[in-house]
Order: sequence, then C-alpha cells, then structure tokens
Amino acid sequence: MTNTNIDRILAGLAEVADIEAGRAAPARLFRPGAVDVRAIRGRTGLTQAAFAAQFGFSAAAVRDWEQRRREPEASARVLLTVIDREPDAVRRALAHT
Amino acid sequence: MTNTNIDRILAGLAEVADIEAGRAAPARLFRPGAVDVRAIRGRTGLTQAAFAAQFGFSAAAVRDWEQRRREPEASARVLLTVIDREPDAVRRALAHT
DNA sequence: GAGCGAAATACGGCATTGCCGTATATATGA
DNA sequence: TCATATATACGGCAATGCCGTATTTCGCTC
Repeated sequence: MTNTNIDRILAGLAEVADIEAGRAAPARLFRPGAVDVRAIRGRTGLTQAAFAAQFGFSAAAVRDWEQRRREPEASARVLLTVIDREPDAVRRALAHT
Repeated sequence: MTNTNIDRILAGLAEVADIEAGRAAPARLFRPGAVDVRAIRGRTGLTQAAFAAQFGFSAAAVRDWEQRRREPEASARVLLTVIDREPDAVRRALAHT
C-alpha cells in the first residue's frame, strides 16, 4: 500500500477524462437532480393525500418532501420525473394491479 | 383517555368494512407488493450495474434487493413496476435530461 | 480441465430517509 | 363565524441507501 491511493486518484481522473471525452459511460447515466415535488404534484391537480394514494407514495413522504424536511431517494426522484413527463404511462402500469 | 383506544379500534374496523364495501377509498390506491427485481432486470437483459445505471438506481441498492438483504422502498417498487410494464416510457422520460 | 475476467454474492457499518403520530396553522365554503 | 379540508411542523424509531471490500460463481478461451 505504498501509492495505492495516488493510483486510485489518477485512475479516477483518467475515468473522468474518458467520460467527458465520450470514451466511457458514467456510473449512472441518468443522474436525477433535485426535483420540485410541489410543482410536479401541482401539474396533476391532486392534493398531497390523493397524489400519494395514486402513485404509491406514503402521505408522510410527500409531506416531508414538500416541506423540504427530507430529500426523496434516487428511486423516488426518478419516479417523480416519470410521473411528470409520462403520467399516463405510469397510470397504465399501475392500473394493471 | 378512558376508552379512546377501543374507540380507535372500532373506528378502524368500521373503516375496513367501508373499504371492503366500496363505500370508502383505501389510504393507498396502488399498493405495490413484493417485486421480483431479478426477474424485471432479467427481462431487460442488463447486468446489475447496467440496470442501475440506466434507471438511476445505485448499484448497491440493486445488489441488496436481489440478495434479499433489503426490501425496495415503496417508490422503488412502483418504479420497478413501471420499468417492467412501460420501459420505453421510462427511457423517454429520462432521456430528456 | 485449467485459467482468466466479468458478474454476482455476502456483509460490516454509518448516514439518511421512510413512516407514524399528533399538534398547529391556513384556506375554503356553508 | 363555524366547520371541514388541506397543509405545515416536528419528535422519534426502524429500515433502507449507500459505500467499500472480500469471496464465489459464471462464461469463455486456450
């Protein structure tokens, strides 16, 4: 373990360069940043409770997100994005149950 | 606080009866049960790492789910269901970023 | 069959969220 | 004004998210 950490740093820098040059794929293609839960819900015209019920969230989670007390997990951010952009597809997928 | 707990139990039973009779809506319309992550991923033909990268999960979460070490959150279960049934819609929604 | 690399399994461990419950505030309509 | 629906605020425990790494299994070539 002489210069293993330095090696790792160099490898990391090389990877960043590769990704930026398009020679490699980033670890996570879709990196969901912060989502505006209230805005997304607002577009659906639903109350917090109804929104949670329709899309399988717990009401508590939606509350915490809109109050900015908690940040939605990566999975939740992705789902919220899909709800925002393809709401009918989400409803179709959930209706089957 | 004499019989407040008994009251609550009775109210709960009444609510269950209402829901089963169709007179009331359950707290969560879509209740995503257990999902078979490996099966869903298998249908996509992706490795754990690629699956995670494509849909915004962390590789660690996918690993934990498939090893049945952790159970995916409600949001993740819903997203996995949507991925299974409307994969193109999910890709479309995520491509915009 | 041996050897190799990719993929998956297994697990320790801390930070963070999920989720529940309840009290308070803020509309909105009768 | 009163009542109801909706949203805000927050304490608190259990559970997952996520990272790191060691080990095992799988698929392939030689």
